[in-house]
Amino acid sequence: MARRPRTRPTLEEVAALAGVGRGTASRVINGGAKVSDRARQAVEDAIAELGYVPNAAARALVTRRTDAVALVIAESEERVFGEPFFAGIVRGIGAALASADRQLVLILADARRRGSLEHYLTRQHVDGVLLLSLHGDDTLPDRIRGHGLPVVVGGRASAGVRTGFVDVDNVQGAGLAVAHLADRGRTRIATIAGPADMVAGSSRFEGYVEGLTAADRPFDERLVVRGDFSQDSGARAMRTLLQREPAVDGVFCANDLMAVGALQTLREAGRRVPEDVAVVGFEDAPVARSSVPPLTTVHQSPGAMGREMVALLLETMATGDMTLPGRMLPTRLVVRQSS
Amino acid sequence: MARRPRTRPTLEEVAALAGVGRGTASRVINGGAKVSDRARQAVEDAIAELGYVPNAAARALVTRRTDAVALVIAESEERVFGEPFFAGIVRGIGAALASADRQLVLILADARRRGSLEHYLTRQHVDGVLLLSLHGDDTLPDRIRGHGLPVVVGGRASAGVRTGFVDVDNVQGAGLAVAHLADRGRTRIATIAGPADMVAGSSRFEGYVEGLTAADRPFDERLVVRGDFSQDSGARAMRTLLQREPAVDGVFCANDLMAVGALQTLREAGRRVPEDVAVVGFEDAPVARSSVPPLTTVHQSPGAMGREMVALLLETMATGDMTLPGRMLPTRLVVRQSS
DNA sequence: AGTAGGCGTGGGAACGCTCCCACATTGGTG
DNA sequence: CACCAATGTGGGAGCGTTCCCACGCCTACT
Repeated sequence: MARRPRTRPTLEEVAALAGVGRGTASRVINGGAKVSDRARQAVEDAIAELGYVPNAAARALVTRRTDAVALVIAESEERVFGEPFFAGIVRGIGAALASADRQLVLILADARRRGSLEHYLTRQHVDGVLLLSLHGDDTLPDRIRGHGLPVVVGGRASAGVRTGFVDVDNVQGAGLAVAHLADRGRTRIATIAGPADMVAGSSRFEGYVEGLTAADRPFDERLVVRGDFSQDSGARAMRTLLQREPAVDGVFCANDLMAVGALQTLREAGRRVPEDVAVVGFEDAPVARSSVPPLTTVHQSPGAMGREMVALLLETMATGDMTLPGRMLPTRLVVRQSS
Repeated sequence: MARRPRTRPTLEEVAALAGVGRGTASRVINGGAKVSDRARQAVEDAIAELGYVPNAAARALVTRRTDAVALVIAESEERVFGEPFFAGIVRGIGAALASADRQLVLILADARRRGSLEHYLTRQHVDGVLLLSLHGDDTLPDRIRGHGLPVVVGGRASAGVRTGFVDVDNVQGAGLAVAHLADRGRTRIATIAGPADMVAGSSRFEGYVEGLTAADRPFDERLVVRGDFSQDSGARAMRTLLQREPAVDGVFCANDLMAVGALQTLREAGRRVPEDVAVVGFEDAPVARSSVPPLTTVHQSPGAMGREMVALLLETMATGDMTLPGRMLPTRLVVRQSS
């Protein structure tokens, strides 16, 4: 093993050993323009011999950049590590940042740790911030932007926001689902909607309404029940629907978990899926594959979302324009056996 | 919102506004010893007015510390976000670091991204490194230590390592399990062991042997089958055991997943659990609660492991002693219905 | 009354780097 | 043969902190 130097070698020492000036050594390490081969070789040898590693703090101090980007996930550890959605998004972000030569710094910040998080971010540890899954009314993105840090939010915080976010096109996806149900000849198409105060809830409902109109189906208020995205609430909502309108023959659920709940109720009620009632979910979560029957659902790609977030952030950082418009990602329908 | 300053305020500007010297302002922000109330108040007002945030790079440059610790998880995103074990460990680490006023920087590094990871770590971005779940023969910890960075590994890389790690006391835990089976009057106690080249595999087997000796039960080679920690391998191993020794009445499995596989085989073979055969697992994974019947298992606490890792790392950082002995965490038996 | 000690303070120096300007040294041109 | 441009180079300045030394002032001793 190499001897542990009491103090880490500096650029000056590298330059001295290589017999060149500090400037030349710096040029070799960075851009590398306009350096003679002789000098370059000497510097590279010296770096190898001393085991030199540039000091990030010193560099950041003068360049005012760190080449690192924070991914802040404002959720409890349990949820983060529970939902496969996060794995995909993190994978997409990681890959995109790696090919842009940026380091990913993942920060988990549940509510309790908010204060220290904000401090950390504004201290110029990172050049930009990706924010995931914050709860509706959070002002965190604006506060961070207030400190001059570019921010991109995954999923819109609320429907009004028009800048600096990447989200799945929920309206389009829900429309796809309804069009598909209509296509299958369903005439009484119900929805189990999500909470109205969440963007995913309200805009998927919006897409449902638009889809009905486009397919020339009437909108019937009795065919709308709201759940809270949990499996239980889906099961309950389905019971309500069957009671209100026994002739229901198609259901669009705002997420897969509620759809699984609905399937369960339908099975208990003796309705065949998809013969009697066709069911479509949203998300294409792993459970959609393993449910009985496997679920037709609107596919959203977390990987693509991660990559888009990075692209938007890099663009914001490059242009300095904090008001870049948000981006909507298209979805597609995955037809399985439930419809 | 506050006006966005073209350039962020510096300590010097704060000091000027407060009508004090740079030194005094610095003293207010840090330790705060020996500052008059008048000066302190003036500086604090100035900080608030300017929205001053200390520049981390500048501070790190002179103090040679960043007050940040990296948690490197050397696994694919899928596994990290799939295993509940990680959630617990990250939670423990997060809490421990927060109360020590250190920032947690989570870095996911699958094999492909190794190079840039090592660079990042040695560039003085963090003061110490916590390493999780690296594969057996990895030399990463030593290479990082070679750069003068303290490292603590979660789970021993291999049985020979005696420093800088925190691990569950597998030997003790396995002993507990066997003692329990003996206590239940089982006389033919078999084991479904893990791979011999993994620490968790070999040391749990070691504990099994010790447990037999302590309980005055003979060691019988025919009662040992190795699996690979998967449910399938557990099911297969159990079939082998039943075939070799139909009178087997107790089984210690090196992890819960294999235990679940064993339960499955036993059910198919018409053996009652626990009446005919008692089964004990290791890990206390969530599946242990939901299996049929619920699994008696050796509980290990990922939260405690995380906290211990942080404690050991902080101690290493404080003393500068990179050869602190590793720590073994005790386990306890959780008795459910499978024994 | 004179002095020793403490407390609070200001500001120079240093941390290790990049930026940039000025200075060779070359080769080619009028 | 003088001149200029291009090329490569060295090193000063400065990034925003903390550390530390030296200085003034006040209090409380001898």
